[in-house]
Amino acid sequence: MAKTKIGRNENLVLEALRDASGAPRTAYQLLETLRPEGLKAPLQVYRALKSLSERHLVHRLESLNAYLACSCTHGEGEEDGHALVFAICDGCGTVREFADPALGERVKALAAETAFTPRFAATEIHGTCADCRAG
Amino acid sequence: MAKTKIGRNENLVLEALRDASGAPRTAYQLLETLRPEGLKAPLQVYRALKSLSERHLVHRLESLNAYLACSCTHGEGEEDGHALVFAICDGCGTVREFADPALGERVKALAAETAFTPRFAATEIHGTCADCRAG
DNA sequence: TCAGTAATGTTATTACATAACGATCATGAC
DNA sequence: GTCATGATCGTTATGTAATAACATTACTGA
Repeated sequence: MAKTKIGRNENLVLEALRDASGAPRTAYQLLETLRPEGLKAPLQVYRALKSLSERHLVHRLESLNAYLACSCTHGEGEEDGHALVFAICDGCGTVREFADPALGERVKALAAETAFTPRFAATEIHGTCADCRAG
Repeated sequence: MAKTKIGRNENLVLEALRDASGAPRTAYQLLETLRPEGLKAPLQVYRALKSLSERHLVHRLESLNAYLACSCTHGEGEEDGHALVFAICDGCGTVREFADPALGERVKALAAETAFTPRFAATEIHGTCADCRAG
C-alpha cells in the first residue's frame, strides 16, 4: 500500500521538517537547509513534499504556503474521516495540529446537506498561542 | 466603520468576481478580465482584493490561490464568531460558501482546550459536487 | 542481461505576490 | 480660495512559490 520505497530526498526533507518541530517551513527554506546535503533545485524539494504528502507524513499549510511534519498520533496518517485542524500562531509562527473527529462529523453533515461528496478537508485557525498571549 | 469610500478599482474587481458567480478567480485572471477597463498591473488587482477582503466582500481560497465574491447571507460580512466553510468541487471548480455556527463553536472549543486565542478560521473542503457526481 | 519502472538531476518557465517610489485627486481647515 | 493632508491610483522592478519538459541514473525482476 505504501506506494514505493522512501527515497533519499524524501528522507532529507522529512528530517528537516521534523527538526523544525512545530515550525512550518517553505519549500525554498527547505532547499536552503538542504543545500549542504546536495539538493540544488526547487523541484527536488517539491517532489519530496508531494510524495510525503501522499503518505500523510507532511501537511501543506495552505494559508502560509508552507509545510509541516505530521504530528498525528494515529500511526502513519490514516486521516480519513476526520478533518485536520491547524492552530497557527501569528505571533511566533508555531503550528499545532489536531485531528478532530467532531469537526470531521460537522464537515460531513454540511456536505451531506448539499449533496457534496467530500474527499479532504482542513481547517486553519489563525490566532495567538498561550505563550505569545502571556508575552 | 467602513474604512473609507470604495474606489474605482475595488468596484471593477468586485463586479468581475460577482460575474464569475461561484467560480473563483485568480488575481491574474482578474487582471486579464479587467485590462479593457484600464487595469495594467497586478498590484492594482491585489490592492483591490486586499481592501475588499478587509470589508469581507471577497474571500481568498487558500488552497487555490484564488478569490471569491462573498455570498454570505448576513449583510456586509460580520463573520465574527462563525467559521467560514468552502466546499470546493475539484471537478468543475465551483465553490459554495457557508458560514456555519456549529463549526465555529467547535473551533472555539478546540482553541479553548489549548489556550489558543482564535482570530479567524476557515475550512476548505475538497470533493465533488452533486452535478459532477451525476456526470 | 536486459527490459521496465522508480527515483533523481537540471534548465527554463509560469504563476502568485509585494516593495518602493511617484503622481493624482479629494476634502476640510484656515 | 489655497494649501496641507491623506486616500487612491499608476508603474517598474523584484521576490517568492510551483511546475513543465527533458535527460540521466539506479533498482528490480523475468
